[in-house]
Order: sequence, then structure tokens, then C-alpha cells
Amino acid sequence: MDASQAVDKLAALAQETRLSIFRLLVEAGSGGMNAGAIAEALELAPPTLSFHVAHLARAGLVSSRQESRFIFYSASFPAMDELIAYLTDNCCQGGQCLPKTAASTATRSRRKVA
Amino acid sequence: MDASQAVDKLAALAQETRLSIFRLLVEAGSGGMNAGAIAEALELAPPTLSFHVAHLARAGLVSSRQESRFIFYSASFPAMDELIAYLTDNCCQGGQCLPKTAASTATRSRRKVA
DNA sequence: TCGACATTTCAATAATATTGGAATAATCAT
DNA sequence: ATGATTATTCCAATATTATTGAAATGTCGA
Repeated sequence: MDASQAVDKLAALAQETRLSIFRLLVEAGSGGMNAGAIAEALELAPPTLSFHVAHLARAGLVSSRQESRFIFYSASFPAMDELIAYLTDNCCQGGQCLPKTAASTATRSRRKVA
Repeated sequence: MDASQAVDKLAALAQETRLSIFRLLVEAGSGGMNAGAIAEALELAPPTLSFHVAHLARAGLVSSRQESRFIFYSASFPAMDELIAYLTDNCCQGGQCLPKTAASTATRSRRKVA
């Protein structure tokens, strides 16, 4: 992942409403939630929800599938992992800013192969 | 760290120029760099740099110290670690979105104590 | 104290994001 | 087909953010 993709993902999460949506979808797991349910849970007007999930989807952080009349959104966990990997690799002294236990295994294992 | 602090940090990093500044400061290590040097390295107008480092500082991601006529900015690594911890804990199924090796040690070690 | 340098503050402008009402598209049950 | 349900798009109003250059502030060496 390059810097500009990282910026897109960070920007997508850098907003109260969208972060709430994403956290809700993480809780919901791989099954996801349909648009109306998300809107109801967070008390959002339908166009507002639509705007924000579209933003998250554009950044690659959520995926959608249609199921009869409903559209289900779910968090894309690999995308989130990539973002965290980018942050640890490029914004964290290669992982040295993490607690010792983390730096020794987690970060090393996901440094870019090159 | 609560959601609103996370949003502040994410927003601070969710901008090309600021992400570049932060990455540069991470490279520079704990010594940091003075404002003019950052501006020169990234070819930014002084007020533009000032605006963005102030934004990063407000979010707690960089700290500053005065040294003679210069003001040195440096990345705050603990703050970055907190952000990554927030993301793994709240936006990552408690770490399950991470590669196995990472999930087993890194994340577990930084889950909130409760 | 003076002059030079480093940085910030201010004000103006431009660009972008957020919100919700109304209209539209798609799906399903009858 | 008709009507009810689900969700999106269009649009306009508002708010937030980014950029720039000029002016102001602060710091130091001579």
C-alpha cells in the first residue's frame, strides 16, 4: 500500500460518523449489516448513511453484497490489516514505537518483503 | 483513548502533507527536525508547514522543543502506538484481522486491561 | 540596542466535506 | 400491474479545511 491509499483509508476513518459505522460493522462480523439497520442503530438519515458507507467503500474498507431488497455492508478486515501494517512500517520506526512484545513478532512478520 | 481522540489523530494523518511530515519526523528519530528543515525537505511554504505541524501537535502526534532560535519537532511514538492499539482493539475484531503471528502476541498484549 | 533569522499569526480566498429533503431506482409481495 | 419497502442519487445549504502572502512575534549574536 502506498501513501496515497493510506491517506484515503485514514481519511475514511477520520470522521466520527464513519468511524462509528466501521466499528459497528466490525462488531457485526463477516455477515455485516444492511443499510437500514446501520442507519437505525446510529440514528442517521438514509442519505447521510449512504454518503458515508460509499466513502468507506471507495477507500476499500467495506464491501457490499445485495441480498433480495437489502444491501449488506461488511468490514473488510484484510484492508484494515494493510492499513495497520502501513502505519507500523512507515510511521512507527519500523515497529519500534510498539510495546516490546509486539515489536518482536507482530511487526517483523508483516514488514514488506523487499 | 476514546473515539474522538482517535478521530483527531486519524484526521491529522489523513492528509498528504501531514503524513509526509510525520513520516519524515519518524525517520528523523527522537532528535526531530526544526521547522525550516522540514519545510525545505518537503518544499513547503513556512506558513503551510506551521499550519500542518500545529495540526499534528494538537492531535498529540508530535512534540516540540525550542533550541536557540530553532523549534524542533519530533514524532511522539507513544501517541502513535496508542492509535495503533485503538485500531487493533476497536476496528479489527480485537486483532483477528491481523496475521496469525501478530494476533497471538502483539494485540493480546495491548488489549485494554478491563 | 540593533539587525538578522526562524517561526507563527492573521486575513483572504479557494477547495472540499457534511447534511437532509425530495426525487429516483430496484426488489419483492399480492 | 400496483403498492410497500429498501436504498441510492440529486441537489442546495452550511460548515470545515487548506493555501497563500503579508505582517507580527520572538530569539539570538554582534
